[in-house]
Amino acid sequence: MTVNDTPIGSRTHLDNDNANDKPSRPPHFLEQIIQGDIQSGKTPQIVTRFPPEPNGYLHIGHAKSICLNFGLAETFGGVCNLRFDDTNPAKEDQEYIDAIIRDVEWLGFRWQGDVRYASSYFQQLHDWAVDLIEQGKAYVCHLTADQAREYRGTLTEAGQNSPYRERTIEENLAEFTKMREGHYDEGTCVLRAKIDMASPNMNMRDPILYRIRKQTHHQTGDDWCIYPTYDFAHGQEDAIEGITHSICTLEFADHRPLYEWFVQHLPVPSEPTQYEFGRLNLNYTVTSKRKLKQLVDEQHVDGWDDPRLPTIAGLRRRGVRPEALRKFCDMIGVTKSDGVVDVAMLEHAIRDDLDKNAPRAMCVLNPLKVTLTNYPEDKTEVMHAQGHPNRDDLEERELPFSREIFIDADDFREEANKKYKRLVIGKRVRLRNAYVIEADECVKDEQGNIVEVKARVIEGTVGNNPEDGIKPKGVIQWVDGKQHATFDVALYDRLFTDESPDAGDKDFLSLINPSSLEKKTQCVGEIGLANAVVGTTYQFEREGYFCRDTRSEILTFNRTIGLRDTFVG
RNA sequence: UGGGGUGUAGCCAAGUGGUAAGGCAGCGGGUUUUGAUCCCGCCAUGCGGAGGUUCGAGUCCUCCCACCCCAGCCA
Repeated sequence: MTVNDTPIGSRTHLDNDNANDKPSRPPHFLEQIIQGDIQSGKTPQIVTRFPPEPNGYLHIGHAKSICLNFGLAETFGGVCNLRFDDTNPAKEDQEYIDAIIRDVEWLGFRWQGDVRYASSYFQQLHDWAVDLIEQGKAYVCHLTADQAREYRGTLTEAGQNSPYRERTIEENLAEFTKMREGHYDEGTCVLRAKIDMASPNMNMRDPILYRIRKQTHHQTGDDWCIYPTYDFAHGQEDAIEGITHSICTLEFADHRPLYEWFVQHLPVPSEPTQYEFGRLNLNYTVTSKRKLKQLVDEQHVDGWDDPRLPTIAGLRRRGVRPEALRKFCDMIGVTKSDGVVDVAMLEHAIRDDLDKNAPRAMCVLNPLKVTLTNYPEDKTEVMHAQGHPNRDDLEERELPFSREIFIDADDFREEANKKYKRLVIGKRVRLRNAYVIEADECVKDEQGNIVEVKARVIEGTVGNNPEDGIKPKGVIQWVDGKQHATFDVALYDRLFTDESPDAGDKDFLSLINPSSLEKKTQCVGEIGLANAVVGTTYQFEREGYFCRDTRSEILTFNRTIGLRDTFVG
């Protein structure tokens, strides 16, 4: 006979209504500020934005920022823009834009209107630069980069005014035009704001507004050869879009006076306010874009979506669901202190989500044949298994059962102490969703390896305990010997053995965990797994959570994370 | 040594002058056909330190200490 081999867990709606069990949490400082701004009437509707530079893939730290910005808009009835801060064509690429859009969508957020680009405001930004020149508040400086550094002073000493600082407005206008028209080579001059070379805040020492980059831009092509700096662009972009709360990370706090200076001195259409929060630091992982790029470029990992990477794409390929990431971001909070979050917290969020939502299946990683000597050779019956132990909305599975089955080699021992709850010769074990069996003997090869176990089923124990009252101590998973799926499995572990591979001057490459990936072949699983759905993460009972890999040519499952294991002994 | 920021348990984090929430981790115990989940209990006489104000201080004041960020024509 054949059994129903429709893929298990194929329903598209796996979710319970997670919104209902969202625990209430005290509002964090940004929520308190916004609440006040709404109540006072200052910002009846808030507008936030997520402003990535397309120079790499998004990682879990960005997820925190995304959840914050989109989340704030969501909870306060506002909107959030997705804007690429693409002011540096030398480092950016369309590939990153596409990947970032995909990741934000996957996380489940929707932005207001179209995707925005800082580059679409280049003309306005240029005109405002001219405005500043006309106000006598900006000048073209021909100091070289090295000279400029010397003139800038140090943290404890004031800088010196540039010799070009007192050029006339007319001269500056003419020079800036020459810059824009390409008469100057890269690095020969810049446009600077005229603020205060003695400011204790380095950012106010005549910051650069425009620099020359004779590069083709991924959005604007060759329209421009001068590009605005972050400082000159960001606040004005926010003002153009009517952003009310411009949220960034702590390291930008001392840019705030400059952010405000531009908003004050330029005829911008709105006055956004910048707020800073502490970026996410996770132990045992790196989140610096430079290091992630190096891991990818030097092929220490299998691309930006390698399941061991903390990139959104990597977490997705690993089998983590967006709900888990959002839960994690909610758990860690938003403050101005820069702590290091324990990965155990991320792992908890992942397990918590998957436990509630992953359809169950049985899989045997290290197959060991078990022959049920008292079971007829030509008989096959169908066992029934729940899709999920606490949910009846997930499809029930039908499991063929016959004389020969596979169990995991780790689940059998010739002899063992009382703590071992699996199969032992002379003892009984429950086959999950099937019979209780008792082992009689095992067969070994010339090397002494156990290659087969001979056991007996105890009659009448499907759904019941043995009539003789001798109950098995444990339950193990199994797979039918005839009808099953065969596949490879990739067991992932943390990429770094060191708690802080990202710290200062460490040679992070030398801290890579040599066993962060263990590949297994010839694993067997219940027949439905042959048609496993990409994008669904299953729980392989007693083993952990697994999802079908998106890249492998042969059927392969990636281990998202193991089950919590509190077994001691 | 200039400026900006932060210090509450092993980790994250509430607390907004009235006597230290919650989560993670850990440790006990219960349920269980997943050594999972779930449930129950334990886990800061203490809030970076020292003074001070107050009937009362994690919250206010003073001084001190530690850590993070800033001297890119990166963001």
